Amino acid sequence: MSAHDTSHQHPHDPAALLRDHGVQVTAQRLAVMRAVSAQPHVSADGVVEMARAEIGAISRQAVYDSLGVLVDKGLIRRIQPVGSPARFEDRVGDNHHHLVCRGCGSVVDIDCAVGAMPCLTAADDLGYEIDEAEVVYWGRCPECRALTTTTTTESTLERSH
Amino acid sequence: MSAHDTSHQHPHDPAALLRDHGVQVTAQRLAVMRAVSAQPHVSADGVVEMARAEIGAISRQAVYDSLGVLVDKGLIRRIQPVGSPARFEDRVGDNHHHLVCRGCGSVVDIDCAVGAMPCLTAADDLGYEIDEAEVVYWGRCPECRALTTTTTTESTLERSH
DNA sequence: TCCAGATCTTGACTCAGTCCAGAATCTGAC
DNA sequence: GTCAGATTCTGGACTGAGTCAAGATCTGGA
Repeated sequence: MSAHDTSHQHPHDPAALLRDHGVQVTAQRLAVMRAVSAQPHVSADGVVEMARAEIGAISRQAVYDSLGVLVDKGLIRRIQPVGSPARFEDRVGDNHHHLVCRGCGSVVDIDCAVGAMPCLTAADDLGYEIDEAEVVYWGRCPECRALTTTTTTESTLERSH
Repeated sequence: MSAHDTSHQHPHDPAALLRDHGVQVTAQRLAVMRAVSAQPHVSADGVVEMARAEIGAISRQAVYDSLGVLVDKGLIRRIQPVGSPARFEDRVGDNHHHLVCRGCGSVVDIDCAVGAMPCLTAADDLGYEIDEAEVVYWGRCPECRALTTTTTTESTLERSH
């Protein structure tokens, strides 16, 4: 699944990956895995659409169930930036972060400088046992920046008439 | 609202605060502000309950509308850890972070070492204009740690019989 | 080939929000 | 103090994104 993970005998064989993790191999689960690999940060609804396009009928419940099992086994990762439905990606194990566009909602990966969790130290852990520092960068992508700058410029021009 | 903000003539008068921000003063909005001040990281539903206990009838829509206006004006802050409904707090302006318990869902504030946004620099900004690095620490609170350690120990003892 | 247990299908349901028409309230001008 | 207009509130309907559950179907070990 992950390009970094070469410990499995058949790292590129999804069925073998499932068996190695004690998960039954079904057509639905394989279709879900292919959908997540094809489109990083895909939503559950997106997985449904892609799986249906590929294998015909598949229930939403099977997609949700498959995603759940794959996440539980660490084969895929579930993220959920604020204001977004859950999203799934097959890049696992490197604790990378995400950068989300406030305009169009696009999500891109950002390497973690540390790599291991938790990659940041809280000023005061208040007795908590911290196991993860989730970082999400927010901003605007190049396309949305260009759009905003252009419309802002036009708007400013209009006002200055 | 915020203990750090002393620029307003009546920093402790919610009605004055609203007027200073060009927001109409209504009984519903004042009740919402008091609820958020009384219980940091309160959910919208929690605000509804507290406001109803205090001023009697108030619609859910009015609570949602009031929260929205207060967030827009920067008078309160909206956060939403994964798996949680939106939560609101009146501590604004210092870019503090949050620490969430995976067990009970409790949320506590963590000071930001930097203070200003964005407080972290992405390894590669990919042409994005980044304006915030949202950090959420995840772990288990002292109570949940004690509970898990105890049950784990008991469970281990049972197995070793 | 059989069959127990796992998984899928289908539709109902829940939660946490949003939408909207009409009623009520707030505010500032007079 | 009054009142018109703008804003906000009420109450209920609706939505998106998930979860629940009974019965049907499929997987994989024997």
